[in-house]
Amino acid sequence: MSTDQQPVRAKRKDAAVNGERLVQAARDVFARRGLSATLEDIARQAGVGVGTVYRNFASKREIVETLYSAALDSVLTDMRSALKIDDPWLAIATFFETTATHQARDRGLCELFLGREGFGLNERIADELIDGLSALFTRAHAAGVLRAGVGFTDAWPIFAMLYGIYGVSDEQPELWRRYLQLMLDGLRAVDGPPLPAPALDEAWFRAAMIPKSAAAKAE
Amino acid sequence: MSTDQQPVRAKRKDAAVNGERLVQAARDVFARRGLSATLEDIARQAGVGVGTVYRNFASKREIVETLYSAALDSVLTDMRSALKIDDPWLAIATFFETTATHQARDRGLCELFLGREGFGLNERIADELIDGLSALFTRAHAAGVLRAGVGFTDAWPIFAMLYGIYGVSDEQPELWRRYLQLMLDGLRAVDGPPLPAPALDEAWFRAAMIPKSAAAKAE
DNA sequence: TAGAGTTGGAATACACCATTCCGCTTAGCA
DNA sequence: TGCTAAGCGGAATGGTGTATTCCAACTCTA
Repeated sequence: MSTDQQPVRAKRKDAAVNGERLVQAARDVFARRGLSATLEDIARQAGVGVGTVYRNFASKREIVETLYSAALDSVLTDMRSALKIDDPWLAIATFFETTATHQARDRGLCELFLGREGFGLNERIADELIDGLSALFTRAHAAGVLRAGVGFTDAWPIFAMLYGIYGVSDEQPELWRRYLQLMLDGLRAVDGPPLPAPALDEAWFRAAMIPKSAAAKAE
Repeated sequence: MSTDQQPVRAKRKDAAVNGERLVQAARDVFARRGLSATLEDIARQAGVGVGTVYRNFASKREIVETLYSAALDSVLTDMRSALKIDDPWLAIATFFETTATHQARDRGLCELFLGREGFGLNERIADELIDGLSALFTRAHAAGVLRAGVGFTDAWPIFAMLYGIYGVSDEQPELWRRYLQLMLDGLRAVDGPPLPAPALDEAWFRAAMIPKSAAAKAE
């Protein structure tokens, strides 16, 4: 009701520094080890105790939500950039590559994107993503540069597959590019044989990215 | 010293039945939920108590090893069949398809194959598998039906990626075929652009499939 | 220097699981 | 039919892993 009217007193300087460190550490740790990383890992990396984590965040979930709200928007940024590319195929390829580049660097982001570990995208982001993907794929089909039967719902499985590759080898952090290329070449193979199983439908695609129930009302 | 000379007494009939059920239940549960399934899940599925599990097996590890020794040999069987196929490309495609078909039906098998959950292939199987894969890929390259730069070590990442797809949708258990096809088309694209990152090396490939240390001596 | 803000990390509270234990049940023999 | 050891269920045990709470001690800042 009145707590955020005027800060009663400024935050102590050392506390502010610790807060920064904590955010940075959480980013690092989640990026490296995924959302199942422990708060103790994060605290150790920040050089503070776990108690300090709770002085800055109410819960683990809050940390994740705070840290990744910007990152999730960056998925939309990638999408908007891709939509601006004139060449319909290049637009799709670019979207996959830039998005995968971000995900390869941040395992937590992948998990959020894939709806794992109890987290997921929110409806706003999922909707815009779906609209964008749909536009990209429709455009490419119209231009005749996409294999028959390929649809935007193929995006989720492709990212799910890449998730199994990121971090597989420390020596070759870019290994995923090899397999993304393989799959993109497959998507582009206009004269390839028909694909053996139908794509997922939109409802499934949407449900995969959003964690629990969220279809009806608010969060 | 003398316990297995002559069975002191035949196993009770009901106990034998429970043993069968247990094996069947363990197969089902590991296939469906993977090797991290609990012994309680298995006991429940078999309609017995956990105690009975331990009357039949010394430990969870023993269950897994017992159940999957045959399944692992079947990977080699698939390989030998593939090696008998004359068409070099068809041989490779067939190996991936039959092996993936088995893995799609059995999540435990996948995990064993990929060296997850603390289990893995033994050296004998890994060696024969590597020899076979190597032969398949060499042959296909000689025949000019394989994309430049593709090698047998690409097999592990491909199976790792498929692992992320199996079971994603109950309605479409064959969904993985779609993405395997995409990747196989990519492997066959002789005139495709060069792949962006080098393949893994053989040492890595081998290490990925075998659990702990096992390189030097015995098990 | 007082004392409120901040801290580290031990303690708490759960949840999850492999494995053990033990009193009860039952098959199978006499 | 009665006896008895094999077999049984499932509660108890022990260990691990981790989010969250708590508080005595510490340290900025006024």
